[in-house]
Amino acid sequence: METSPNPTELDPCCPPLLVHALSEEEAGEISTLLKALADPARLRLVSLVASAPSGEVCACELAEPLGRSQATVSHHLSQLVKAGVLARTQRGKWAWFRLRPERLASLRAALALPAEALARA
Amino acid sequence: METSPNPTELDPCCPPLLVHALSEEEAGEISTLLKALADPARLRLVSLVASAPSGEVCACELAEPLGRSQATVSHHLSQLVKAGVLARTQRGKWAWFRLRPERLASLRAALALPAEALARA
DNA sequence: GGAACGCTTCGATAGCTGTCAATATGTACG
DNA sequence: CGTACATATTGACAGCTATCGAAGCGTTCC
Repeated sequence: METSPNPTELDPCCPPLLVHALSEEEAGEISTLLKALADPARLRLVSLVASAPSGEVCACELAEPLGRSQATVSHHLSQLVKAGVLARTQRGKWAWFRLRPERLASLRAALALPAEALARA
Repeated sequence: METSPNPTELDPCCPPLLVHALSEEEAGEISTLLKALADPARLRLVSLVASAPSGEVCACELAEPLGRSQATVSHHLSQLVKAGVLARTQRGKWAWFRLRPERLASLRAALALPAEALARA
C-alpha cells in the first residue's frame, strides 16, 4: 500500500506532472480532480468553505450566496466530496463541509515545474 | 484596456482563491483555465511539451504518442494556446509549441492555501 | 404521530465537448 | 505551376454536464 492510513477515498493522485510524459491513465486521474474544480459554481463553493472563519460551513448557508437552486448546490457538493476536495459531516439534519487541503496541495505539486523548465522560460 | 502590453491574450487571471469568497466573475475566469487543463488528452499534450528536452515540440510529433487523430490534436493545441498554457511558433510548414510556465504558476498560486486554513487541517 | 425542515435523488432538458473523416489552407520544393 | 506535405477548419455525432422542479428520505420537535 502507498501512504493512505484510512479507508476514505484518498488515493495518492497526481504523479509528477511535468517532468516526464504522462500516461493516459495518469492523465485521466489528474484530469478527474481538475474537472471537479473546473466549474464556477464549484470553485465558489470551495472558496466559500475555505474562507469561512470556523473552517466549516453548513450547506444551508451556501445556496443563497451562490445564486443556484438547493438541488444544484447539493449536486455540486457531492461531486466535490467525491473528488476528495471537501469533507462532509452530518450533524443532526444539517450537513457541514470543510476543505481537504492535502488534496489541493497534491494538485499544486503536480502543476509544479521542474527547474529545467523554468530555466527555459 | 487593462494591463496587457502586447496583443497576446495573457491577462493576469487567478485572483487570490481561498482567502475570501470568489465572485461569479472571478470564479469563471479561473475555471476557464482549469477547464483547459481538465482533459486527459490536453494534460498529456502539456506534459509532452513540458518534458521535451529542448522545451519545444513540433505538432507532428504529438498525434502519434497521444493516440488521437491529427484533427483532434490540432483542436486541443488550439485550446491550450487560447488558454495561454502553450505558445505556438510557426516555422516553415511546422508548428512548434512550448510551455508558458507563468500561466501554470499563477494557477498554482490561486490554489495556495492561506496559513489559517492549513492550521485548521 | 405529525408537521416542519434540511438535504438528496429523480427525471427532464438545453447546452457544451471530445472525437473523427473529409475538406480546406498554406508552405516547400522540384 | 504542380505535387507533396503539415496543419487548420468544417460538419456531424455521441456522450457528458449544469440546471431546475418535484418527489423522497431523515431528523427534530411539538
